[in-house]
Amino acid sequence: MPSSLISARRLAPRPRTAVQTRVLTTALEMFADYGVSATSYQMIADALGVTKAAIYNKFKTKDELVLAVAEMELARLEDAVEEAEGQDNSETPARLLARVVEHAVEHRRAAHILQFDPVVVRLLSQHPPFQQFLDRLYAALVPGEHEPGARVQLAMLMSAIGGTVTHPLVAGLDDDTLRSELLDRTRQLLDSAKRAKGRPRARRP
Amino acid sequence: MPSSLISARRLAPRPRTAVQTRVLTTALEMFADYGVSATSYQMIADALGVTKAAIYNKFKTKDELVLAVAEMELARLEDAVEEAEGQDNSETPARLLARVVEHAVEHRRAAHILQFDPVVVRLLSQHPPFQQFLDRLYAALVPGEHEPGARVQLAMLMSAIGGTVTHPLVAGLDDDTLRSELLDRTRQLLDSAKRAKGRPRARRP
DNA sequence: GTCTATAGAATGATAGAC
DNA sequence: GTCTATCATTCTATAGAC
Repeated sequence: MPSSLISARRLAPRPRTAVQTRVLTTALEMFADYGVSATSYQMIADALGVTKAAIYNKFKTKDELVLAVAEMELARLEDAVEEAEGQDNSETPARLLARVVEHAVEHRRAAHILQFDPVVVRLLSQHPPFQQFLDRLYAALVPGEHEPGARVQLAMLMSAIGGTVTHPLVAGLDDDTLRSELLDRTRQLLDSAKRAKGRPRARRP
Repeated sequence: MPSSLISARRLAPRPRTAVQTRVLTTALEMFADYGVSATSYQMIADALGVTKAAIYNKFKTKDELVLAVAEMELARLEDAVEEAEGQDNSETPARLLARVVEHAVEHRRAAHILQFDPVVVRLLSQHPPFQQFLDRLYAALVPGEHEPGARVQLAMLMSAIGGTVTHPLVAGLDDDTLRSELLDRTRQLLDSAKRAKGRPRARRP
């Protein structure tokens, strides 16, 4: 597997000014609070203490703003994926999983929005670079062909990580506890496939 | 545990006319497609071939409409929870889990919205009957006190179920395959707690 | 119950002064 | 780069005729 070719496709590496980053961070907070669709330029501008025209000067449309937020957060995972593609031994998936979980716990709200906000999901599904990045992430997490069982496994992993970190039940848990527990149980999910691969599932009903 | 007392609190049992149900079903479809916040009365009315005033006659506010949709879908799980509360033996959680998974697979889009749409989540969190119902569901799935480990486990279970059924990776899977795979792996998640309970997690860092 | 019509507010987005 | 001001559109919600 020529990792140099794969690594070549980077996720939009365009740099941001400090002011732009402040807008993106504030927008992310409000997206998490109200959902993307219910968050207006006016609300973000008020939170920043500027007018919405000032924000339009930096992000010409709402889609562009949302994509920039998504890009900023997904980019944090890119190093982890590239590292995984560079190694490619039997412990690679577990190490990548740990980094994904860590990222999700540290950026709980962002992880949730990226996975579940209807607007973000629709936008990302329409942008090939994001889809390609997700494909790389999936391939590094669960190598090999993706038969139905592996697809369910991957979908469960991603949903469990993105959904758990903002679930009301864990709102009171500190990051260390949450990361430790979440990592333990997602590891089980990741390992279960290898065991189930050879033998036809035989469970007494 | 006096199950008769618990069963007494029912989730808003108010009946709906056929026309109301048609509105709720259409609304649910559009909520799934665009998100609740981005779905307007106008859009629902157009999809139904009526005017929005006709819908306002049945649901006086958008919040009321959203709550009615959520209520309609959550009510489908109520029988399963009551049955679980009535039995209360060691196999009860697994049986309840099976019914939750079945429901989620059969109503993929509804399950996803109930768990993740920002508007729905906010509304449900403000309505005690829904929270009480969720508490009952959680208690029946994982009996006993809910220390951090159990909370993460429950959050993962619910997130994995609600998130997986609409995940792009499983969009092509038929209901039977998805249910079977999802049930297998959620059972592992449910069982893992019992094993982890006695021993203090000792993993080499 | 459903329609037409509309009120009043907010939205995304732009023009032009400073 | 940020402001004021505005446009066209859409939104939730209501009034009143049929």
